[in-house]
Amino acid sequence: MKSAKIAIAHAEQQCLNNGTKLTKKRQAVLLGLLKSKQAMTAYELADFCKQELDESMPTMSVYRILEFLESQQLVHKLKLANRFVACIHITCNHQHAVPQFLICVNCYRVTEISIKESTINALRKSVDSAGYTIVSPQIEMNCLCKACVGTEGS
Amino acid sequence: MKSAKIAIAHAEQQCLNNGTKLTKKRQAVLLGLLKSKQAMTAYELADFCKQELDESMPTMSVYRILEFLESQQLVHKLKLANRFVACIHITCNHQHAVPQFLICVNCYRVTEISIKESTINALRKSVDSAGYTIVSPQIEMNCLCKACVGTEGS
DNA sequence: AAATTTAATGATATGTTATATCATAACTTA
DNA sequence: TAAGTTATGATATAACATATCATTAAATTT
Repeated sequence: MKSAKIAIAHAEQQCLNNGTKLTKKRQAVLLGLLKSKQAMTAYELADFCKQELDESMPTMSVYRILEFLESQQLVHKLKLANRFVACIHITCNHQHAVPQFLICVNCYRVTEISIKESTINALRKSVDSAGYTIVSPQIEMNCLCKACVGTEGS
Repeated sequence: MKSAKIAIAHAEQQCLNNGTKLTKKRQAVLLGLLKSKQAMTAYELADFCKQELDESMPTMSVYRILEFLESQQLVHKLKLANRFVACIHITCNHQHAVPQFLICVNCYRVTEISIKESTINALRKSVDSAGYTIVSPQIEMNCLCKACVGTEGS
């Protein structure tokens, strides 16, 4: 996985720019997400670090580290699935748009796309007129991916 | 709460139409949701039934009953909040549009609105072009309600 | 370099949400 | 009323998440 290494390097630099550090443990958790094709739970990430990387990794640390990685915009939490994914824009430098996450309810494969300005504006407008204020604009939708759309019983 | 009684009567009829029954226990859970201004957890609903209605109500039953009520389109599960709300369209007879839920992250007040056709079509289109298929089209957004927007620390 | 401070991680306990499973009760239909 | 079906009870446990205090490591100051 060369691309994971590149992503980690970018992430490291991004942390330095923010005055924070991407420690070895934090790298390990991020690597788990980068290597996975699916969104992962904190417990799965702890297992990954313990088994594949032979590191001690209490679940509590994973949660802490995920929180840190989110604060650095390196990771997204998917509340619909109680799972986490690496941000696809890790290696970009531009500002992130409002993300829309398509989550396969069967296999937890996730695709992150950017919502069109006009769509997010329409959503914002309806939220405003209902008297609410959006926090963390991020849309998550339960879907089926191509591979799972026929196979729903698995 | 007269309106709750009316809603229950509608729900009862709707079940009959579907060949199912709104039992006393199921009514109790639905009533809990109808009387609450906020989305509720299954455990809170169990407490409501036990305390306010003086019924035995194991949590397991609440989960089963909520599943039933969802199948009858009387209740929505909010995955973003792990909570449940009564459908605002209980007393309507028309077909429901795609709902958008505005969930106050502070107090769990929920407003259910209908998404504009054009907006949901735009979302569908972006999902399609990413190779996914929407299941249960329902948009949930974390927001702050009017009352909580200043008070975020509570 | 030693002392002090701050940041990061470890360890343990517990809280919260949800499911699995088997037993029992109630209602339906023959 | 017996058999079958539907609904509920009871218990255990799984899955996800947070609180708290202790310890270690790194950075900063002297």
